Amino acid sequence: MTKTDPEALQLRHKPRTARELARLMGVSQSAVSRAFTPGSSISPELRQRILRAAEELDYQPNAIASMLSTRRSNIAGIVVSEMQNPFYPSLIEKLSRGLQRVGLQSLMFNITRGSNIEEQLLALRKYNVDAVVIISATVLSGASLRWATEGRAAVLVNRTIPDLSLTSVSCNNIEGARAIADHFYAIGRQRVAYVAGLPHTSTNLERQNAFVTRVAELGMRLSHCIAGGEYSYEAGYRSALEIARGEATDAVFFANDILAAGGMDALTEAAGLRVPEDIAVAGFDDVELTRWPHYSLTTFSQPVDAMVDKAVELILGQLANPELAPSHNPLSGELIVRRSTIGGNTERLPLEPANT
Amino acid sequence: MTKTDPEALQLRHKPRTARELARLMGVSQSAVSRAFTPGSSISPELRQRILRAAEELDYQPNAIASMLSTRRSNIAGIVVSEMQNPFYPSLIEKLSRGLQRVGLQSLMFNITRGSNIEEQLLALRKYNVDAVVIISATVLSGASLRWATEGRAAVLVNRTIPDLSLTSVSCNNIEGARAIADHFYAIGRQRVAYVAGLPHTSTNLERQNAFVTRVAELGMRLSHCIAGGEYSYEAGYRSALEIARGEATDAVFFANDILAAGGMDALTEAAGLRVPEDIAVAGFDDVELTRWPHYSLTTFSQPVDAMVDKAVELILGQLANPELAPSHNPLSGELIVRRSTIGGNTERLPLEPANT
DNA sequence: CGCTTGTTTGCATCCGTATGCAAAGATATG
DNA sequence: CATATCTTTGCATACGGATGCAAACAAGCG
Repeated sequence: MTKTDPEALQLRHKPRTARELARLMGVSQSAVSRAFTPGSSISPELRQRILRAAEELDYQPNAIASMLSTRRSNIAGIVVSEMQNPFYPSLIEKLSRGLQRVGLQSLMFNITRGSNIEEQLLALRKYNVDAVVIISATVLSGASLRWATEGRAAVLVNRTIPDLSLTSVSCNNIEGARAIADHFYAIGRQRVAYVAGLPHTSTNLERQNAFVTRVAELGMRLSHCIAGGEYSYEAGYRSALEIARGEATDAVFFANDILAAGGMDALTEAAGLRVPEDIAVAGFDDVELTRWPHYSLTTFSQPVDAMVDKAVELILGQLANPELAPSHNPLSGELIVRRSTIGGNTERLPLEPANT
Repeated sequence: MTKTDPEALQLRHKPRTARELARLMGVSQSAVSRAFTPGSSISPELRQRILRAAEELDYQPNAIASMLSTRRSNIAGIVVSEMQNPFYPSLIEKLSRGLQRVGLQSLMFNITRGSNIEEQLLALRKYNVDAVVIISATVLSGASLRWATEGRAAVLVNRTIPDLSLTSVSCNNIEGARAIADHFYAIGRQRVAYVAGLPHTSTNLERQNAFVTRVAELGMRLSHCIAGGEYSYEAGYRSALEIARGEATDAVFFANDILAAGGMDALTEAAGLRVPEDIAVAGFDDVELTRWPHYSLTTFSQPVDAMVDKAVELILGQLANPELAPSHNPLSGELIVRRSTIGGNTERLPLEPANT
């Protein structure tokens, strides 16, 4: 037994590989590897000795080499676009933390109009990510999605693919849109409008269909159904002006909060209407600005934490069993009623605490 | 010469390694490797033949293996926090695109109160990132920064370390704060206030010092200098209320736009003041909401594109020459004057186009 | 034509870790 | 105490691509 004196170790240069550390300690490289591999066959004593020496000498296993050996990268690719919508940064942050908790580092892939999508998806495969989380509502066709995710765990978050070929997690948009319609009805509105976001996205389609359907069921009149075209303040602003100029309307459901913010400003400041007295406004997502006193926006809160947990769970499931059948997983959200639909004391201007 | 019939290739199973592809084509594995390595010694004909076959057969070099071989990961770690400030998502997006343009994939490391910072920094080293970009204004001490970036290219963006031990790129906060002070002076304000963001951050300190100094130089009175405590809407809101209750003030410089937004809402809606007639408001960053008609906020625009370009350039420089001395690189921004300081036609409510 | 110089190509080996297998050691059983 | 069983350790090799070196080949020159 070559029990090496710790003092002596200090003197030599830092070991950069398991082999070097092993030589210094008089053990085999396998032992070092096993010390760092939970559940591998090694005695607790030796493991402790190695780990302590490793810490002492500032040695860390080379993740790249270990990826090559195990053919597991422990990396999850997060495919993102529309970072300008504040809903996403917080989702991504939570997601990346959730993935980290189960040992997956997040590699971000920004898909934008400017970037070369093909190349991005190629990178996804080149880097051998074990899992892919797709948050981008847009841009990617089902076919390229399937290609990009072929042979690895994959989850769509906040979007779905109708044919159920890929697992998805989302807020229950249908429930949400119905809740908004019900709320409009409950506060006595009769002529309601919908302002759409990005066309052809599942979020938008689900919200629109559910809302329109529910509005009809409740016997309210759908005065406008406007294609905002994108989820932006400007689109909301423009759409609201259109509504203000057109058929009388006493409540508007914007497909998300950013649209609603733009819409509200247009209605109050450009069109001179009072919210909610003349016209009620609701959004979707419950991003931070909905809590700002100026907006105090009624909205449907996406269960972000639950969505993240579910997404991580689904990924772990797929990693454990690659044959797992895809599933859609809509999660319940919550209607948050604020002054933009029910009015209230504007004097006190309660400043709601953040809930991050 | 074993010129293989393309048709025949089709029949076999897809090659997953260079060796397999090589065998299929009757060339050596080295040849395949060289075909994918720009500047390596291989005839144009053979390279073409191999690349075409690779495309045909959907073969791609394994990035992990190549990292191990070359000890270059072609990955840049981006250390981030405060994603809730909309300034950062857009910066990150541009940065990640800029890095991609030079062949670096971005690996995101979220540093937040909740997450285990040590572990994150460890991961930075484990994954052998070639370069580190640190955007997080907070949390990290100079010592841990140096440890995390030891032996690799590193750039701080939007923060600096006084001792010049790490290269940094930032907006020229001093120029910006002076410009705001000059502007307040130019529009005839005399009693001005400063609302700070995160204490101890270089952004905040530079802006505060420069502003306070310039205010004195111009003979204006600094009526308040409030510690907002963080860069948030709430902090701005609270600070503004304090100002409204305290010594008379006719202009406020908030350390960033989010603070300013909260402050403006507090001043107009809670304190009943008119902006800019009673009190002018300015922010810093030029995030999207400054263009919203409701805010139309005078601000100092950070040269994000230039900062990204510079950061990428500095990283390339360090990669080419690891001995490169660290440098600070403040870049000039631009004062953007809007209604929050000069007033103007509120009727037309011009909706400025986005400039992304 | 013989020799030099330059270009292509393949061979062999290395990058740093993981792991199947067998040897060695420890513990239990009869 | 000998043998069977289980645990711990080391050896050897694989993961997939990069690259120094030498062989093979082509071109240039006197």
